[in-house]
Amino acid sequence: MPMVHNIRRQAGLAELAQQRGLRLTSQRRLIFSILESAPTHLNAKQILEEARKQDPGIDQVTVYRNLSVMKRMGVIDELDLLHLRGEEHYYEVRQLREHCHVGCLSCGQMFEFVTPAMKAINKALEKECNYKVAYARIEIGGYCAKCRGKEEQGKVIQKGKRVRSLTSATSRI
Amino acid sequence: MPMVHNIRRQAGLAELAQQRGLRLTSQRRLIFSILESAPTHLNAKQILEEARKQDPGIDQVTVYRNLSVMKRMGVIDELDLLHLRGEEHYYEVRQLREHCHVGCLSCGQMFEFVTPAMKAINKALEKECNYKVAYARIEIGGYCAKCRGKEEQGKVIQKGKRVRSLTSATSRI
DNA sequence: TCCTTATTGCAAACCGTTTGCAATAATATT
DNA sequence: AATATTATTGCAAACGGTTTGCAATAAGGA
Repeated sequence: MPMVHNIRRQAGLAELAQQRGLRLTSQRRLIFSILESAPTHLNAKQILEEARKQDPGIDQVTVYRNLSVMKRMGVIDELDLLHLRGEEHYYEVRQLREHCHVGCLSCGQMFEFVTPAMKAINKALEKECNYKVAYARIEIGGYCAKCRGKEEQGKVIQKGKRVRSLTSATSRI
Repeated sequence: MPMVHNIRRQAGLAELAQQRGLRLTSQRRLIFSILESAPTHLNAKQILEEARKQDPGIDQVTVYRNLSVMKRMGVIDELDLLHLRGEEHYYEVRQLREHCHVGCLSCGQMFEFVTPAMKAINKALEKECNYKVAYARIEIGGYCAKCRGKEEQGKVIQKGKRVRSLTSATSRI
């Protein structure tokens, strides 16, 4: 996972920080740069792990606090990914283009999807309810083509799912 | 909060239960009927509280386990409500009509919104990605007309938000 | 360079949720 | 209707992600 710095975005972080009296610590920069260059959405633990490669002394609480700050600054977004992977939260740098997060309930694979219909929802809401949309979170669960192919007759069971009894509170979704 | 039984839905629960070798215990019925007649989305704690009014001996673990079972049966849906209220999960009986959950980032008020654009997203996804949508969760954060009116010059701060320092990990969103 | 205070790291707490297990009770079987 | 089977319950304890208190540190303005 190469740590490529995105100049424009880093600058944005600095400006925003200054505006609000926030300080640009090495830890804050590091955490942001990890999120920026991450190929997938990461959770706090993963971010910590990655951060420790460059700053072994960094603490998880610093990660949590910075995620919280950036979230409030609107620099990053927090996702649940339909709890397909677990109960933790996942993070991504806020994208210019609104997108949905789609996950396969069978294999757990997630991907992003862009469609104009997303904006249509916001428009409708603003028009019909006089509501000013700040952000929309769309998470969709379904079955990808590959998994539907495999599903010959049996029920599709989520990969890696631990099923002891139907009452066990173990599995997700 | 009157416990009105919805015959059709209860029957549905019974059928579904039987199909899957699940048993219709008094606790399971009770929890379902609470969700059915709830005026808002409830979290596990609230459901337990409500359930104890009719069955003081019921345990929270029973609530959790049943929510998990019903979730897997597709009888109820689990929501995060954008974490506007907290990190817990909220539940609702699965609706026939797909709807979005919209919340005001200022006053925290939540409401449901129905628009054909929602189905358009699913259609696009099925067509463009050969994906079979099982369910979509749309959660939107924004500012209601009332709060936008109040926002004369200052920043809108979420009601009840505890803010000590900008770094405090206390506030939501 | 000094001062103010935002931020950090550590340890411990917190809270929603899950698990192990023996007792109980809902269904299927006889 | 009686019995056998096993899903479900309640209790107590654990779990895991996240948050808090606090003293030490360091960023950014004066």
